Amino acid sequence: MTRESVGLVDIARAAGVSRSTASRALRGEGRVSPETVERVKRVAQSLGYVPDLRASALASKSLNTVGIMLRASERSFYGEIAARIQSGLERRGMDLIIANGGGSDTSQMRAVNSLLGRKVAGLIIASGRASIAVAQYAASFGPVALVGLSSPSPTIDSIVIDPDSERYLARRVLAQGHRVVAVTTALADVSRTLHDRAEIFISELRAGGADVVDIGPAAEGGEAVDRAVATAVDAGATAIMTGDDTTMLAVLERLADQGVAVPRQMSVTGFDGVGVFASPLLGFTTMRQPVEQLGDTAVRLLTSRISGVASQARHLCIPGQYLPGRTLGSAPSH
Amino acid sequence: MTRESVGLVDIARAAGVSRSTASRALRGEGRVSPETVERVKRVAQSLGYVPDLRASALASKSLNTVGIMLRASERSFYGEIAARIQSGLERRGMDLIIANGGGSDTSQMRAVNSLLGRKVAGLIIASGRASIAVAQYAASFGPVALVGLSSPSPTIDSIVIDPDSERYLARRVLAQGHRVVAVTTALADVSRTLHDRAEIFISELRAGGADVVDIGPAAEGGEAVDRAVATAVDAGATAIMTGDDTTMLAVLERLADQGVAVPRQMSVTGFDGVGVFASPLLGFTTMRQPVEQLGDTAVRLLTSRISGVASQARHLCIPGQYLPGRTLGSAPSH
DNA sequence: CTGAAAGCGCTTACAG
DNA sequence: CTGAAAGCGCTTACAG
Repeated sequence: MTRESVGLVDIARAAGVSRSTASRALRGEGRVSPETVERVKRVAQSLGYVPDLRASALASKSLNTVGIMLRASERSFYGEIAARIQSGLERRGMDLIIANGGGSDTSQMRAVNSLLGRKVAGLIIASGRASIAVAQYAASFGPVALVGLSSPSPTIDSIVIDPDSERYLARRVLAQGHRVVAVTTALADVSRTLHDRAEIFISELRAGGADVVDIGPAAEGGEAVDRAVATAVDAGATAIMTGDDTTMLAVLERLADQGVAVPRQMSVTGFDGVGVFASPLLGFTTMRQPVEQLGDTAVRLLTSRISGVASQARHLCIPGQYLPGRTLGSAPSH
Repeated sequence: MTRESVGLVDIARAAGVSRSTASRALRGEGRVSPETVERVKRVAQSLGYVPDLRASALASKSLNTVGIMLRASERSFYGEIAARIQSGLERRGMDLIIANGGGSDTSQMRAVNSLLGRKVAGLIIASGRASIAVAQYAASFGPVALVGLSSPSPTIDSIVIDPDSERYLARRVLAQGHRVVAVTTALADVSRTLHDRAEIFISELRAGGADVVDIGPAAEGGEAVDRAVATAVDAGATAIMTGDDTTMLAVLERLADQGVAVPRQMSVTGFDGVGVFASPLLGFTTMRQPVEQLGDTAVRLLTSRISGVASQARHLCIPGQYLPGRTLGSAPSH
């Protein structure tokens, strides 16, 4: 920051040693006499020395900070993942740099480049909206792990919730007797995660004999939600499956505005089950993503690859947890 | 990352110019012939050159990245603030480094030092738990701005929600006829923000003629919540005022477990009103913090100070927005 | 308009 | 155990 920063030279001079010795003493590295170490550390302490991490990383070619590109830190799903990853890295003595990628390809490229420019040892991408192009670009520079997004490539590690979770949720809807089910969808270019999720819902629902109504990309919010809900109602759907909890809430609000009773007249399901959305009091029917394990696994995948224990790309998945809630009920009998 | 990184030398050689010229061409700085600029940029592009930001910052002594220490990125209040600050800085061409500080003093010091080590131009602290010591330590290195935490010092800028918001909320409770009100509190050492908030609630409630019951630090969750709720019930309170929405939700869940009807038997209020908690469908009675303005103002305060337009410290506050909800009702008439 | 040289704040062989 | 020197990848006066 602005104040005349005290550098290694200053503490070396004050301790009466060379910069080399000061450096070694501070890092407890190489053989330095105990007295010298003690003295140097004391001086550094009293002078309020804060080593320049950029310079030391540059000089040591160290590889101990990783970057994460987040879809949006204000979403609890991503915020939670970031927090988990941060503590996992901390335990391994590594640093984390976070960048919000936003929704568009260009803003994500900017974020990735900012991370790459800091010469991170590896990159974690946590964004359902990340495009294949962005992931592969990043991967051309080094280790990359995708979380919450299945890997588009045989060279990029990924960790996602088990697709059986989506199937299970769809079957719960079927089990309640719903035969006309609306599903929010998404273009693969916009959100591959939401797109794939909807596909699974749809095929499972159809396999169970239900009619499926594609009600479009409600995740954009605003009018998209209004349209989606209107389409579902018009089509005579008795249940709406959304791709994430935020969208579910928007749909529920819209239904309430229209005086549609949930779940008596319309059932609604969400996805993610993180933070508030997991509250049994609120009673949302959703699928809880295993955020803790997703974060931990992402760290494990990435660090193992950074330390050169490379191998073929691993594409892991972890089961979610069904939260029954009260927004899914039996289909109205007419 | 691991692959042999292409550096400025490489692109200089490939373009047939010196590193100086390559550097200037890439940054569009200094007078370089248009043809050279064009050629250098093309080469850089085709070689996938990503400049080392650490090296360039080191060499240019540039001051364009700021750090933010967050309480916890998984909380939507902080996640939202971080996102807002990031976009505000982006607009000014500045970078942001985020570090989660956690709840303890030592972990916050570690986070602050990691930020300081990256030689940020300034620091934003967004944590109700930040201690005066941490803030002042940071301030001894350069510009610091506090968000959501009133400044403990005449030299540190801060931006918080207007304390009138707390008073207003307390008056809404009084207006519903509550005469025995429970308030969750916090030790000033643990969370100055929650402590101060409780103080305001209490003095306003007392001024309005209510009996106040201190039910302790429910923000710690778990058993603390159980104890707090039990204390409130035992004392015959008809309303519980909590310091943040997460705590409010925990209290509501506990009340539901015990079969206490809200708001018929017990009213409950929250604070923050961010994300899901602001949903009218869920109907929480809370005070919405002006997160957007808090974030924008923090950026403004910090950048103005970084650019040397120093002055006396500014302690600003912005009004919140009352969200009526349905968890506050009139006091039971007995 | 362009290049050689010094320097940003560190670390790390290499000699003593 | 300790120091002088080279170097990490850039930028920026200073000369041409």
